[in-house]
Amino acid sequence: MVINGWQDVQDEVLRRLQARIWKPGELLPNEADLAAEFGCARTTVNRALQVIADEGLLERRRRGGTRVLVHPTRRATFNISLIRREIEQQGYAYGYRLLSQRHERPPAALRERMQLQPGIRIPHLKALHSADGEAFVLEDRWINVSVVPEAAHIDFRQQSANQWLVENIPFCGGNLALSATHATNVEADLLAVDTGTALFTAERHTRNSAQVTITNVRLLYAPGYQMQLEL
Amino acid sequence: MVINGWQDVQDEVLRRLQARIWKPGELLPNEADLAAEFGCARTTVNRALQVIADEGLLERRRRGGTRVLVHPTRRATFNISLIRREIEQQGYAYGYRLLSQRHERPPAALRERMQLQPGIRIPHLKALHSADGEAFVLEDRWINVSVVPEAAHIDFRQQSANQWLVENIPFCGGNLALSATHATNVEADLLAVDTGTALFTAERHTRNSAQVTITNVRLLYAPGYQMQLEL
DNA sequence: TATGTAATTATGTCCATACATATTTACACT
DNA sequence: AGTGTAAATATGTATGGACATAATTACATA
Repeated sequence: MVINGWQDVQDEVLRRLQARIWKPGELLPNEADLAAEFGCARTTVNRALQVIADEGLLERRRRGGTRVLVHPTRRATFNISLIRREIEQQGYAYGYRLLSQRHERPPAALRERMQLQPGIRIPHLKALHSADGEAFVLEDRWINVSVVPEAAHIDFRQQSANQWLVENIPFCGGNLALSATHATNVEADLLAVDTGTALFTAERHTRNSAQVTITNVRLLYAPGYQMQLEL
Repeated sequence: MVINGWQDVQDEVLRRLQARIWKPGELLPNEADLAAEFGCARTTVNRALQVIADEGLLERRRRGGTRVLVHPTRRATFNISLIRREIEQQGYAYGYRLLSQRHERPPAALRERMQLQPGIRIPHLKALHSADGEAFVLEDRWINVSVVPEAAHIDFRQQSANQWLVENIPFCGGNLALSATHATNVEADLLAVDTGTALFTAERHTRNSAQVTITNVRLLYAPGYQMQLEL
């Protein structure tokens, strides 16, 4: 067992966790002891353990030591890319059509998350993204014009809001809710499917650092779509 | 601008990215220069930049320097927990019922991913998880008995396969495919919904380190279920 | 017994330095 | 022009030492 870098330490620790040498709920030896055993510096052990803890397998607390988690809550990650890229990466021709662009009153719940005055009208867009001419995803988006004033005057016929926002709004947090919904008459028509068809649906809130919702988008994917996550 | 730890460096770099002081596609100053500017050690800058690069905002290459990514592909993370915990965390009473447990021939595609001989029979389970007595999710699982021989003789009436596997099989990689499907007659009956109802569906492959599929599970969630991801 | 304080301990992180490694650039040679 | 080799350069990472910080434990005091 020759340890060269922190990756080797990581591998060895993972091996011991797999082999149940350190069992769920148990405490690991402290970093100094492990460093002595592995013949490396404590910082090297520290790095390895921190990474493993980030992965969600260990719990580390000052003075409390490092403990093997009983329920290793695995984390799946999904890479969010532009719809355009997603389509083009699969080798299809990307198509985009703006269906409507109006200033409207947002639903109360959304208005609240955007911290807007009652009665205010904000940009509300509907658009269709297609792959090789086939409807791919229907986009229904609201944009908080008080956070992104420029958006009020942009013509989204040429450039999709999706792309414009990614390129012009600095990254920030948010959340994504996935579900299955039935296509309404209108939606079914636009996606060229039967009314009531099961549609994979993603609703995304994007917030700025002050936790104000910048944009809210609901994406209805055409049947057959699968979202792939790695874990 | 006083820099104290690597988090401060991270914050300052993020600020500059937000403020477009370093624009997409551009090269950042090298670590040594930044360290000099911030009045800290290069290792501190290194740590901050590595974290940001991990987040997917920067691209770092040896000798090539650190570049601002043009399409910052944001990453959404989903914490996978036991179904039992997911239900109990929402304050419901967890219920579990094994519907069937048989040894059957897996579909060809699955047999291949499990690297099994043709004709072999492996455990195939169906079970229903419920929340406060209401059907919550329908589980349909295959277990690769050549990787997990113990599984052949376990009685999954008491302990769900979900829980048994988590507790007995060391963590590993895999993937998760999310989609929307229509409930078949049988599924609709078990979930107490109408045939054809849109169901949020998760299909998960769990692999060991040798990339052999250990278990494959298809989860059909009752209507109304939403999967929440943070980004 | 209850409570406040100090000692202890394990992790968190900084620093300066050194060397490793990947990549590009420069340059000499053909 | 093409090719191979050496120099330069930015990141990757190990090290030992130091101090910070959180949390537990032990102990003294009321």
